[in-house]
Amino acid sequence: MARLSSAVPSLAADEAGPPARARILAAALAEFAEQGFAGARVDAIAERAGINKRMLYVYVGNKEALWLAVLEGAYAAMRAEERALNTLHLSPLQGMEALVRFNFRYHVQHPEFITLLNDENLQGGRNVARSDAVQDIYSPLLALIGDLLGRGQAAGVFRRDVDARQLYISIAGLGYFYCSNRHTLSSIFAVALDTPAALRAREDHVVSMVLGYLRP
Amino acid sequence: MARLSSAVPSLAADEAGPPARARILAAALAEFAEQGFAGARVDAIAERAGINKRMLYVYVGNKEALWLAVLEGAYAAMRAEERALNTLHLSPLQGMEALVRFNFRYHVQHPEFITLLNDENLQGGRNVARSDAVQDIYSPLLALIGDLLGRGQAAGVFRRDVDARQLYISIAGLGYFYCSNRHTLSSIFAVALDTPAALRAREDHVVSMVLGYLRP
Amino acid sequence: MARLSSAVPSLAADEAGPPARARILAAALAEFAEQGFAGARVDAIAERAGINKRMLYVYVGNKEALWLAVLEGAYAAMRAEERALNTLHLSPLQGMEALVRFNFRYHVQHPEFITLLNDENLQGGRNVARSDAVQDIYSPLLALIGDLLGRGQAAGVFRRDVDARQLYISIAGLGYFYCSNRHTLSSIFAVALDTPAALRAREDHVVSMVLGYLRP
Amino acid sequence: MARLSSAVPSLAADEAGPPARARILAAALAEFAEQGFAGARVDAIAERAGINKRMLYVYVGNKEALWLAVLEGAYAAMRAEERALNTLHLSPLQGMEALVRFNFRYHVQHPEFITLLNDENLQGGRNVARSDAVQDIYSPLLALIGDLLGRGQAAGVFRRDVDARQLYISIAGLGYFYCSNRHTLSSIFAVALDTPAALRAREDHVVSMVLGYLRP
DNA sequence: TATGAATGAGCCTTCATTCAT
DNA sequence: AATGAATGAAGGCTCATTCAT
Repeated sequence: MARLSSAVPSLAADEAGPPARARILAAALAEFAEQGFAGARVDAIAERAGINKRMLYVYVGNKEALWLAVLEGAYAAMRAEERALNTLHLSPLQGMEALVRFNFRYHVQHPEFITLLNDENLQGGRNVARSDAVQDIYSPLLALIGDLLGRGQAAGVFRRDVDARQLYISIAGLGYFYCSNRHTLSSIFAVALDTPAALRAREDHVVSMVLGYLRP
Repeated sequence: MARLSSAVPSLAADEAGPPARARILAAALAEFAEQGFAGARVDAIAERAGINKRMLYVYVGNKEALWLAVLEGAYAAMRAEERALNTLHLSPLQGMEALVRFNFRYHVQHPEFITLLNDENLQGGRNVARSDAVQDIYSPLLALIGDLLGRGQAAGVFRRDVDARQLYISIAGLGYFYCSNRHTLSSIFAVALDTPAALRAREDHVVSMVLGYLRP
Repeated sequence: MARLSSAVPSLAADEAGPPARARILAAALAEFAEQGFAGARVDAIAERAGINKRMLYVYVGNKEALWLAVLEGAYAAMRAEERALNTLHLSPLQGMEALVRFNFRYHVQHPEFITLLNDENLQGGRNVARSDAVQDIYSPLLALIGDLLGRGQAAGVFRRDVDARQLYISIAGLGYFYCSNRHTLSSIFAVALDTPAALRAREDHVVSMVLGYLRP
Repeated sequence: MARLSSAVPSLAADEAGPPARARILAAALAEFAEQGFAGARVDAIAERAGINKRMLYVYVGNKEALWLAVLEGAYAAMRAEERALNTLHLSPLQGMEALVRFNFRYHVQHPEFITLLNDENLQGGRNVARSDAVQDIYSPLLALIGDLLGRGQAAGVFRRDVDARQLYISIAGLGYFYCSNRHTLSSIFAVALDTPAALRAREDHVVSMVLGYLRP
């Protein structure tokens, strides 16, 4: 992601903590996740980052560039974690379960990722569309799914008429919706959705949903 | 949805089109759906509605009240359509398929509903939590699901360990995510997701996912 | 004060309470006294009066005309009460004391009069200057003071070098300031100024101040 | 008046005139004095101060904070002048006369102070009540009056039954009312009240009123 | 005589951004 | 590499007033 031009202040941690640009991005991520793009305040980001507002423009450019950088960072972080997931040594069933659980937990642990995606889609996905960094990074999970599907079908434990990409979207959607809409769902059903018990129940349901569907 | 207090101008459609309050709500729905709450402009809403900005405050109150009214309206509209769906005369399998297809299509045809929910959840669901109108309206679909599950299980065509609410969330999520994130997904996969063919493929996938899972 | 042209709705009390114009003026008096001219709201006046806002413009004209009418009414009311005060049959000393006490109590009982005058002076007194009704109504008190001074000096109980108008302004000022600035004085001195005891003490002080000064 | 927090732009007078905050307060004082709180316009204050309107909110906060700051400044300025008045070396009679003349002239020369107080009282004195700066600053004049009264009574030149606070209020009121209501009084009496001659006459009257009253 | 509906200008406040050092 | 000061444009909301009936 070498995005830093030489005209930009070096990354040498000068006084304390991470370098300025990283602090800015972290602050922006937090602010954007809480308020959305339109609701986020540049002043708030600068304050969160503990820097002068002016530096924000030096390091990143403007609010929109900030959004793009944060979005790319969020995607990159997710892809990085996905890449760390290795199911190649697991049986198709065990591998698929691991993958589903991983995906669900990622959503639970990264609500800011969900918020960002929602807001980006609200904007018509125009930033993602313009981003070189995001566009050509294929989700590693998709490859894993393909591998697991192939092995499972060969072993006769998975049904045959399964589209990998559709399955990927389904796995993601089963967790995403639960997390994204947890506040409204919680209000309407008058149930807490973010207790450990509730999260475990949902995770198990998603697993049995996917595996149940995949039965031959 | 009789929301009109007597302190508000009458609804007598005098000259053209729907009465003022309805026009305002329609305009607000469009603006909010496109821009989100923070991004929406009251001026833009007034202009869309073809009324003086001042009237907006007479008829509804303020931006937040406008949001709440729009949100309640969106929920009410969905519930109304849901109520029109009748699967009681269908077999469990056919009924469940109909229900899934209905839900998927609703998401496709009402992207504004998705946007509203996303933004409401961004705000922590505080408006829904405060709304009398929304809070106690249970989704009719949930009742239908319960009925279908019961009949299907009795007939031996559905598995037994199924939680109706989890299933409802899953059915919704399978369509919601696809629609909500269509722009980013489309960018990343470099595929159009809103062509008739793609939509049909997705709908079929969701159906077979749900029914596949429900097999005993 | 017959200011009503024939083009204006008759004063016939139609349904209940005083006729509309009187209700409007009473409401305006209350609102202006509480908020001042700039702070007063025409809507609030209409609501207080229990009439449609439009009528306010029919009966009086506009906010400024309303102010003038209220101001004239306040002056007229004061003058009417002043006229009722008769000290001609009292001794100079008793008469002067009665006059001073009357004036003090009027201020206490009519805080709205004070507020109106303050605001009118804030505006440079331009309404009073334009008002036929106010301008030529001389304060009856001034005449009484002249009479009392003359009799008292003749009787040798009052000093001789007294200007009636200056004395009038002093008598008024001694009560006015206490009432007008009661909130700030009360804060600064940390004492309640509007208790019956405090008011009595002040009234007595003013009396002894005036009579003490008038001693030969 | 060291009211500047470190979060506020420095006072280094860079180009011309007093620093920004002082200019803002001066402009606000002028505007508030002319229009009252409700009638004052933030835009007008900014323009008078020769600054961008936005800075006003950076330096002071908002309209209400501006009012409070101006009010505190006005009190502080008056107290400062009062403190400079020294009557300890004067005889009771001379000292009392000096004090009365000083107070009268202060009102004449600071009509904005009167306007501020009137408007603050219109608001129920809520800002003064909240202000730490104003609340505990006792008027130095009151102490002087106490001293003069004591010495004068000991010397037998002042009457004995005098309440210092009542006398203070009276002295203030005798000048305040004349100044505060000069426009309406001038209209009603058809006399100019702000000519040097008229002011001198009034001042003399107030002096003889107070000293006349204080005779044993 | 009375009313509900409408309006344009203006108010206080805040925004993202840039200047000057 | 960094900062305090500044700015024009706009944002939500409210005002006094008038229209149409």
